[in-house]
Amino acid sequence: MSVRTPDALISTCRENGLRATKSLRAILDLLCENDAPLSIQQCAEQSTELAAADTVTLYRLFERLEGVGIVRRIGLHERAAHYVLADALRHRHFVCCTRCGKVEPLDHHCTIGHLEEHVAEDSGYTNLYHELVFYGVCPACGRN
Amino acid sequence: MSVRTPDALISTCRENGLRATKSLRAILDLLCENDAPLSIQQCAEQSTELAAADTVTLYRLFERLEGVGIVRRIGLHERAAHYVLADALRHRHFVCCTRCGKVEPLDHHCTIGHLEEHVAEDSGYTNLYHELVFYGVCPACGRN
DNA sequence: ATACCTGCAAAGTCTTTGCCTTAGG
DNA sequence: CCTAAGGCAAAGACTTTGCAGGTAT
Repeated sequence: MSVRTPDALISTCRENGLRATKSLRAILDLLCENDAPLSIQQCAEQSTELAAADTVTLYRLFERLEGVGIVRRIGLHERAAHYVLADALRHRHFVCCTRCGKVEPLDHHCTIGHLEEHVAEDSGYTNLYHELVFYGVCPACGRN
Repeated sequence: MSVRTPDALISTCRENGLRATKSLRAILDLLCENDAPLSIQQCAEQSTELAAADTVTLYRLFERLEGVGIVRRIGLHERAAHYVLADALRHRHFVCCTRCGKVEPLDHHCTIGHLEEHVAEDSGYTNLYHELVFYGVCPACGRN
């Protein structure tokens, strides 16, 4: 669907009144490189730029990005919220290890899309999107 | 699959060393009556018995029930965790309103089950189960 | 210059842990 | 009786809010 380069996303942000700060760029770069959802803490671990920023700032940035529709907050079982590019979520599903918490993207094709129409009809809900996550024990944890 | 009456579940609990306390019965009764996932707070609101119990007790009860495999904790977008009968989750999916947070069960047939085999092969994960949630704006919220 | 953004401090919500008492089997 | 479960207090993790000063446009 839409473009997913950091630059294109920055443009969208600016069109929506957000300012192109260093932290914003850093977050978008990180999200574009990562297929799997990231928590705020993981973001800080994976980017010096973001590690230097106040946690509160990261929360607020994701809040804005979610408002603009660029990222989606997803509810994995861990305590902390995780964020993914909204775009990625549309085409992709994840496996999450119930022991170590690792989250990996699956590359099978999304066959749920067409279900959304039925769900919309049956439930009367609008603006639907879905979230499909598989939970299990990853190979590494299974060996122990 | 398995039986889902409170009594049957109590038996499973006892086989696993749990004691049949009032709170345990109350939780199982509540879960059996409810198709949708419930948070700890909702449990307390919907049962005088559970409202009287300490919140910590409810956390611990759900922890045990999860350990025994009777309930599953699911990560909706709200801050608080929600719990459903593991059995219900296997056959059922939900719609969740992004505005008011309402969660409703869908009655379409689960077509994901067979995907689990593929996922298992591709990813090497074992003991797979899945969680499919649709998010959107419910009819009531849509009118405002 | 103006509006948005950041950092810092503090409060809020959800969850977990420890210890002692109570009660189920 | 023995051991799991409950209650109470306190700590911990994650998130939100308010305000003053800094920065992008």
